[in-house]
Amino acid sequence: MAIRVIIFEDIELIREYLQQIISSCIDLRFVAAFADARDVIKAIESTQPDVVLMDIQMPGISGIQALRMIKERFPNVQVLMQTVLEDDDKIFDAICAGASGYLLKNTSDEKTIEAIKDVYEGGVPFSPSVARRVLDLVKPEKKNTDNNFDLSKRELEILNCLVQGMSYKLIATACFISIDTVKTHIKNIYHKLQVNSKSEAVIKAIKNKIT
Amino acid sequence: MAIRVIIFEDIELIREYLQQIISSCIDLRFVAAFADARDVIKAIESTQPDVVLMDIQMPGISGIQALRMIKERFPNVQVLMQTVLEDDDKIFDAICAGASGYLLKNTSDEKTIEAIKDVYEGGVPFSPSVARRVLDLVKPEKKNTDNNFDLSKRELEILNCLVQGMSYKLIATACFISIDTVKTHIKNIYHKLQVNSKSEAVIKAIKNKIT
DNA sequence: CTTAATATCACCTTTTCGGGTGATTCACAA
DNA sequence: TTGTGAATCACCCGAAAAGGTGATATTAAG
Repeated sequence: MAIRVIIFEDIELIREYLQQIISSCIDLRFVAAFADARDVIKAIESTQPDVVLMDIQMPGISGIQALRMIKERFPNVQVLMQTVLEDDDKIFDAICAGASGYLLKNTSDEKTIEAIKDVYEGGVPFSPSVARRVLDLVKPEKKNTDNNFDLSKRELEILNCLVQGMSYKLIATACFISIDTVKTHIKNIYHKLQVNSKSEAVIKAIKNKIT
Repeated sequence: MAIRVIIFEDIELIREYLQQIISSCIDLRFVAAFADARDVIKAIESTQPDVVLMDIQMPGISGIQALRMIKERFPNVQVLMQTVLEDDDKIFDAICAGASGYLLKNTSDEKTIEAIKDVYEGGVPFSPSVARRVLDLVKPEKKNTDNNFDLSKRELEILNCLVQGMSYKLIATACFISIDTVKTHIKNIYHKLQVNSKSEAVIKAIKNKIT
């Protein structure tokens, strides 16, 4: 059975072009095209698509908003985002909103068709440059490892207490030591982290993921 | 010119199978295969590959370590990771280490060839299920939005100062207001955030990404 | 065995914070 | 017009935190 495809795209030329591409493929079935996403829910209900081709920049409701609405009510409908710009934030928003794929508009006809089939089969097609950006978004997370600042076991323990928001007194009882000892440890922690207040230490600990 | 490909794979059967797949394609040129990654740098130097097919689990040096070493000295060499397991951590590590793609071993011959060509051209091929996982890794980041806790403009400004690790006095001079005003604002912030110390406020601000 | 690092505790001082109360100005909305 | 919320400032008090000095016990490494 052919994959049912609908299009949201405000520019008539592109809309008709996409329609042609889809119609030319035997495995795909062009069902409808819309110039804006105002009645996106109604449109989905009446056309029952398998895959939606969605332009990101549209008048009225943005493609990402529309995507969100679609995913909320029809989580099984696969949405393939299309854009001319490679805007990191937009890409990120689209992914968070549940986009099944992200194509740049310079994608070739064959690749576009392939991408539609791909999302239908559970794939996640991304234009190469977009995929790179996504990876770059993920990467930075795990960079700051092995930043222990030479903290001892006890110091790490106490620093963790600080990150929980605990006061000196609380830490003392939690660690079964006197409050003066807590102070001493914290002083040493401050020296090692090169800070001089509780909140600075907390900030540094969180940002450097010290555990 | 054919794309030069080398293989790191400890299992002989798979190694030879991959070699066959690559050799069968006119656009690819099988150059060498290695059963382990101990001399990975030497191997790259002597074979000058465009694309490396790297198994993740190998005796001695792991594929991810090898990947890291390759990327450090030969950042232009594209490395395509292969694995049987879809282990989130491994996937994540591989991405952070600079993998250009990530294939599961049940990938078809044609898809494998396509993936090799794809990385060579700057693409980022991922097996569908791996791509989904990558997206899931990215997603959670932007969940906590619209958590402004009804903070006013000024309060947000001052909270940001707190997150910078500033003392009341510093904030006062930075914002051109008296220290007592700073205090008042911070008291109000504490009420709204339901905390009662600077570090708690800082923690809550960072974790909820209040800006 | 000796040294260095770690962990423990005590005492002291000054500064910063947290909490409370109260007041004025301004702008925007009911 | 009368609130209401935001922003501003002041004063007070006690608790918490920061910073310094010094001391002791244990342990691990040289």
